[in-house]
Formats: sequence, C-alpha cells, structure tokens
Amino acid sequence: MTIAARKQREKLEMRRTILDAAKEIFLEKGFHSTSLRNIAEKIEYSPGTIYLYFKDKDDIFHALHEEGFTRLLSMMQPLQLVSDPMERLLAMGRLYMEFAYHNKDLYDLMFIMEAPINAGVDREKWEMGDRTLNFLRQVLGECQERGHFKGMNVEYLSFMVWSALHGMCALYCRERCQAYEHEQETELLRNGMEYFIKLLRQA
Amino acid sequence: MTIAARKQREKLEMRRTILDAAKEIFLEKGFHSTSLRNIAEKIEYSPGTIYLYFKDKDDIFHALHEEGFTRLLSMMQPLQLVSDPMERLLAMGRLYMEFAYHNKDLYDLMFIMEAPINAGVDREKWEMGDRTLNFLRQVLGECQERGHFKGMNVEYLSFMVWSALHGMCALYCRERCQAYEHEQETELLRNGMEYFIKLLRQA
DNA sequence: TTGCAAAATGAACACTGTTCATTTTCTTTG
DNA sequence: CAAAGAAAATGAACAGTGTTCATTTTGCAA
Repeated sequence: MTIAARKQREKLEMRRTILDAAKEIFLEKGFHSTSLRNIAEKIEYSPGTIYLYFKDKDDIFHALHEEGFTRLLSMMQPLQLVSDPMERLLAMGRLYMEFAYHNKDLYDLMFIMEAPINAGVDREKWEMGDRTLNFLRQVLGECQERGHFKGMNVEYLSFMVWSALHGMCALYCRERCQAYEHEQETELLRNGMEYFIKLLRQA
Repeated sequence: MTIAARKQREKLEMRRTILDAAKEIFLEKGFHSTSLRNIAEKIEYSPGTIYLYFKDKDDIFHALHEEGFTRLLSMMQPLQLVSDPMERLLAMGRLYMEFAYHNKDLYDLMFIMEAPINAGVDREKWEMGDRTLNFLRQVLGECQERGHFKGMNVEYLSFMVWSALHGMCALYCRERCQAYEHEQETELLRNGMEYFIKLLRQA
C-alpha cells in the first residue's frame, strides 16, 4: 500500500511543480505570452508530460484561478472580528482593492481573463468564488439589519458594490488609468475608493 | 494630379475594406481567434498585403478601437440637450451601459483588452477617449455647481463614477455575472445601475 | 513599347497548443 | 535475480499563428 500512496503523492508533487513554474512565468510574462514549452523547459520536462497532469493550458490556469480565491478568502477571514457590519464592509472593500493592487496578474486571472472561466462554467470549480461572494452578501445583510441600504435587494446591491470595486481594479489592471494623464494610479485608486465609501456611508 | 488623388483614395478604401473585414470576423469570433489569414481570406488578398496598410495586428485593432470611441461619442452628443446636469449624468450612465450591452466585443476592445492600448500609450490615439472622459468631467462639474458632490475633486469623482459603470460592464463582458446563478444578466445590470444611481442622487 | 515604380504575392521563419506512437523507467511476478 | 507488465516520459508531427521579404505582377509615364 505504501507504494501506491507514494505514487499518488508524487502525482500531486508534480502538479505543484508545474503549477509553481506556470505561476512564475505567467506572473512575469502574462498569460498569453506563456507557452507550455516555456513551462516544460523551466521544469526540465518535455511539453507532452504536462498533458499527463493537466487536461490543457486552461486547466493549468484554472488551478491558479482557484488558488487566487483561496488566498483572497484567507485574507478576508480576520475581518470577521470587526463587529460593526458597515465598518466590516468598508474594510472588505479596502482589502479587496489592496489584493488587486499587490496581485495584479492574479487578480486579472481571477476576474478579467477570458480563458479559464468561459469554457464550460464548471460549477464545482467556482466554489471559492461563491464563498467570497457570500461573504459580501452576509455583511450587506447585516448592514441592512442596522438600517442601511433600506429596501434594497441584497443580490443587486452586492453586484453593484462588487462592480464598483472591480471597476477600479480592472481599469488599473488593464492600464486604463493612463487616461488620467496628471494623476497617479495609486491616488486614483485611493481617492476613488474613499469617494465610493462616502456614498455607501450615506445610504 | 488626379491620378495621385485616386491612388490616395484607393489606399484609404483598402484600409476600410480590411477594417470592415477585421471587424466582422472579430465581432463574430473574438479577438484572439481572429487571424490575419482569416482577414486576408475574407477580402481575397494574401496575408502579406495587409502589412502594406497596417503595421501589425495591433494596429488594425487600434483602428477599430478608435471607431468604438467615435461611435460612443456620437451617441452621447444628443445628451447635451438635457439641461439638468444630474439628469444628464444619469442618462449618460444608462447610455454607457446600453452601449456596452449592445456592443459587447467593441466595448471589450475599448476598455478591457490588453492588445491595442498597452503597446506604447500612443497619446495622439487616445484623443477620442479623452474627449469622452471630458464629457463626464464637464457634467460632474456642472452637478457640483448645483450643489451635488460637495467638496469632491472632479478627477477622482469621475474615476469613481466611471469605474462603477465599467465594473458592471466588465463583469458582464467577461461572463462573471454567472457568479449569480439565479439572476439574469440583464436584471443584474439594470438593478445594479439603478442602485448606483440612487447613491449618486443622495450625494 | 519600353522602363520604372508601386502593389501584391506566397514561401519561409520561428513560434503556438495539442496528440500519440515510441522509448524509457519503475514495479511486480515467476 | 530475470522477465513481464504497467506506468511515465518523450519528442516528432500536425495544423495553426504573426510577421518578413525576395520575387512576381500590375499600372502608369516617357
């Protein structure tokens, strides 16, 4: 039995090795400029080998996609200590933006790129994404219990809030902040965030 | 002299022909699945010919990028008839979303895709984008004159407003609305927009 | 009609994701 | 320990990509 166990472990280790190499190259060169041959070369295996561990290129980046959500979610856990729901919501917002700012390519992979999500809408794979969204739903629900966002539907409200944050992050990730010649990216993000928070506080 | 003029006209016509073919295939198959050989085949020329009229693939889609802004801007012109700036702002928002919804791939090209904008930040080429942004700056400034958005910086304010709209459109374009299993895309967009408008009205 | 310049060609280059017959490596059995 | 069998890794091959460039075709002027 111990040999079968080792085999399975080695299988997982190989997946990790591939994933680590893929992530490194991807974060450095971007998704579309990362080829399977690049990855294969880095781990010193032939291109064909990768297909023994992943269905195709999308499958690799789908795995990284999941890792991103796990990371984001784990960063959000401590926020549950913030008792006031409105303050928790605002802290979540800032943390979300912080995550996007410091993990530009990972954020891009998770929320902007076409590749991993389009092919098939694998429900099971979105589990981590769902959990993140539920976090937002919950805090918004609690805000309503304290009198905020009166008469609003939590589904649509969460979509609006998520969108506002995502919009700033997405413009940042895809270099559209350059439309503002005289402002720095960081200032745009910081002040954009604060203004949106101002709107939320009034509602 | 008349022959040189004709030559020049033919050069422009050829550009148009290529652009039209490119747009058609692109809107049908998406950016990355559109190859120069596809375009060449459609216009019944050899692949090499295209390079006599465009520097590279990006150059083609940069041209379409510009067309997108021209279209959006022309759609916005009639809004100048709306005298109340707050109403004009809200109408602009709805129109912006309408544009994204009905021109999904064009919107994607203009505001999400990496290809055309990253390579070089051609200032001259962003002219149409600048004009669109100025439209927003102007209406926000007028809103302030009427007592809205007190004490806010128009630059940051416009970034926040743009981001909120863009966020919804971007999540829609890149199929992230699927995170909401039980809601339709159109309802998410419509209600998300209305909720954001609610926030703006209060500020 | 000849000569010249502009326009169009399509083969070639180096790359891509993916497949699969072949070879190598490891594990089990006799 | 050797032979057989299974699992793992290989790398050539396929059909595609964006791009270049020597060669050919075309249209105009002398």
